[in-house]
Amino acid sequence: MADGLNERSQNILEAIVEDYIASAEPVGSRAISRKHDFHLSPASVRNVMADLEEMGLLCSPHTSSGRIPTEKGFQYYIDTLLDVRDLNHNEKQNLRNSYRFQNMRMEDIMQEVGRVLSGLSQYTGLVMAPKFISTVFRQIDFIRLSQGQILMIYVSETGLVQNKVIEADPTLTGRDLERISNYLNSELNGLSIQEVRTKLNRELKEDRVHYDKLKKQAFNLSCAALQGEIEDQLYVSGASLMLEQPEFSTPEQMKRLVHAFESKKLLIELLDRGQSAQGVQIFIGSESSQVDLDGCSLITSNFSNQKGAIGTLGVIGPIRMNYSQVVPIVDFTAQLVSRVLDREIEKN
Amino acid sequence: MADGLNERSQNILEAIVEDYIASAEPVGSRAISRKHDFHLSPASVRNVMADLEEMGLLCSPHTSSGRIPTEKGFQYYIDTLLDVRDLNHNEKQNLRNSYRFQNMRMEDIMQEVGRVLSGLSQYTGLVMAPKFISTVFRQIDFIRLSQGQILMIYVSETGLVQNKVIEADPTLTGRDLERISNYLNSELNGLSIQEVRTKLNRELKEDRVHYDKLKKQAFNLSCAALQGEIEDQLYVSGASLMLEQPEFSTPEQMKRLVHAFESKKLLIELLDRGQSAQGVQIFIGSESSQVDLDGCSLITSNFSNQKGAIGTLGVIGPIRMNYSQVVPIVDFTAQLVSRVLDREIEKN
DNA sequence: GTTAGCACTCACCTCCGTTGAGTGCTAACA
DNA sequence: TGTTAGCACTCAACGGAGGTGAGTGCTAAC
Repeated sequence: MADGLNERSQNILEAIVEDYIASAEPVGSRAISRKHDFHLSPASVRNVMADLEEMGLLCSPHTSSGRIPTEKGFQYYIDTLLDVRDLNHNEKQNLRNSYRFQNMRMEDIMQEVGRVLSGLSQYTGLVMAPKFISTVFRQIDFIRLSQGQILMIYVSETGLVQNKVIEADPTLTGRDLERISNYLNSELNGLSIQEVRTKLNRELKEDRVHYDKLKKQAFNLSCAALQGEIEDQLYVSGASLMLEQPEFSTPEQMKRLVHAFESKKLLIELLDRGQSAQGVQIFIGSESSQVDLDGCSLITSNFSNQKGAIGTLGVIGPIRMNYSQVVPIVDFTAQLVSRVLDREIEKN
Repeated sequence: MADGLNERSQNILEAIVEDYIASAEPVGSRAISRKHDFHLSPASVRNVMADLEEMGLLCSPHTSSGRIPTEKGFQYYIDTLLDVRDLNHNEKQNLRNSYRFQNMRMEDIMQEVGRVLSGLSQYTGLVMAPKFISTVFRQIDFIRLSQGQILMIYVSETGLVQNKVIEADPTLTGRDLERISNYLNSELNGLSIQEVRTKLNRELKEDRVHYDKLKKQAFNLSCAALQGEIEDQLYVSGASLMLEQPEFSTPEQMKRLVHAFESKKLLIELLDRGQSAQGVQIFIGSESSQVDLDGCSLITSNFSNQKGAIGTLGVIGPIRMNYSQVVPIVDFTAQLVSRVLDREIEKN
């Protein structure tokens, strides 16, 4: 057997992990020997358990209690034992029907996805909207707010609206701004923000730009507007469901969790880690290296439209999470959202 | 004495409420007699306490414990005993300096206000952005997303950006949309949404509109865009601070609170109640009639710019809240935010 | 290699006595 | 008549003692 675990040990480990996932209680040898038909006595199971403990896959909270899987145990379970079956046609259809995407703004779509993810999993749903930098330019607008303050409104190909206040030449008139945005809209349409930035930098270096007042103003303004980073948008749904989990039942744990969910930066950082990967990713417990998220696991998947705007969605739950149930949900939802983002363009 | 309370009773009630606010523990007669120089023995204080209990202003959790104020007791304290002193120049300046409003989008301003309110009060800050319906029209934009789906972007006088996806005649071209928004922008600029709606209804009734294709399309589109309600935006800051309060220290209380903060509808409903009032308002405990917010008090004030866009901000805390500290903060912050909203226009 | 038997451990529960803060009542006092 | 000292009483909170039961490790027999 690979990994030095024979089949019996694997079966027993799997049984323990799954019992623990279901009950959140330490699992005893007697329970394993009875509920699963390995035809082994509790004593034999105990021998195997002792081996698994030796290897760091199990531990017991105290001498006379059953075993619970360690993080390493969960990791092994996920890497080796977990079989994630695909959803069948019916399940996919049900999942599809759970979502209501008609006539929704990007924000609403994100929120709806979080709501459904959390509702189905009974854990907490996370959705990070496509990053500004990964979006494709569709339209930009400038509105004078006050002396020297201009409100920039940016719309991406997928309908993501972002705005920002920038300081600018106070002598610019509304008419100027209109001409500038018309110019930029024709120049930048269809380019990714990455490409936009490259273009801006290139053009600004060229001398002739400095002789064309309109271009010069346009590029200065769009630099201020499009160069800086725009804060990521994160939607957290069903945080209170996490508080129902027995591992977070003490006031201290609850405070810790609520704090983690409140300061979205931690979560965004965590979700960012998986942005380059494809398919479903699982982060276990201390891997997150966020003290406040100790004891949590994260199942994420990226979604993206054909033009490359990338967002991330996922579910955060206790390490003792029902992976085999949640992974397919996250996976299929990501595919669904990707298609939803694309459909809005395709139909154009 | 008014209300059937003589001065001594009032003094003792005030002392009890303030001790309880500071300690969150039942207050005993001995403590009152010692800490405050009423020159009364504990026994005399007990007599007064018994009277106050009789009147429903105090109660004791059990026979042999001190007294805590009832909701009615707090109400009396707030109505009659609480003296809210204005902030002095220094304090105002400090508060002003706590806020960073430069180059901020409306969302950022709201978030910043929540952050500071919660930071200063050590309770939870609430900010509800000006309601769509109370804003003044500045600009509208239409962007085709897909066959028959149009993204509407609305900007108010104060720079509040709201967007919405609407279904519309699929034959409309980008050129049409541009002409429509130009037309609407010149027609509606400076009108409140209320006025816009009245105007739309009036014009749609007139026959001649139906012979002008542009106008007809424009009004149809803006009806879809501006008639429906747009969801209120509520910002909740420092929810985890509430979990530090001893009255919410049990897991059940925490779950309840987190749930209340998560489903923002309850809070919005609550904040809406004070929208017509002026100055600081205080809602105590069960007045909220929200089970999930049992045990909470809310201090709110509206802010508005000169054109009438009204939002609400406030602090939610335990009933045992430090009213004399928080009320002036909420009050002055509301004034500050009102001025910030206006300045953005004045400088135009 | 497997299993029955057995002594042992330890979290959890319940019972119970102690402690101390605080009360209500009564009688004495100014 | 209002104030106060004294006193018996109440009750939450704390902590220790004993019982229970699920589960373990070890050993010896199969």
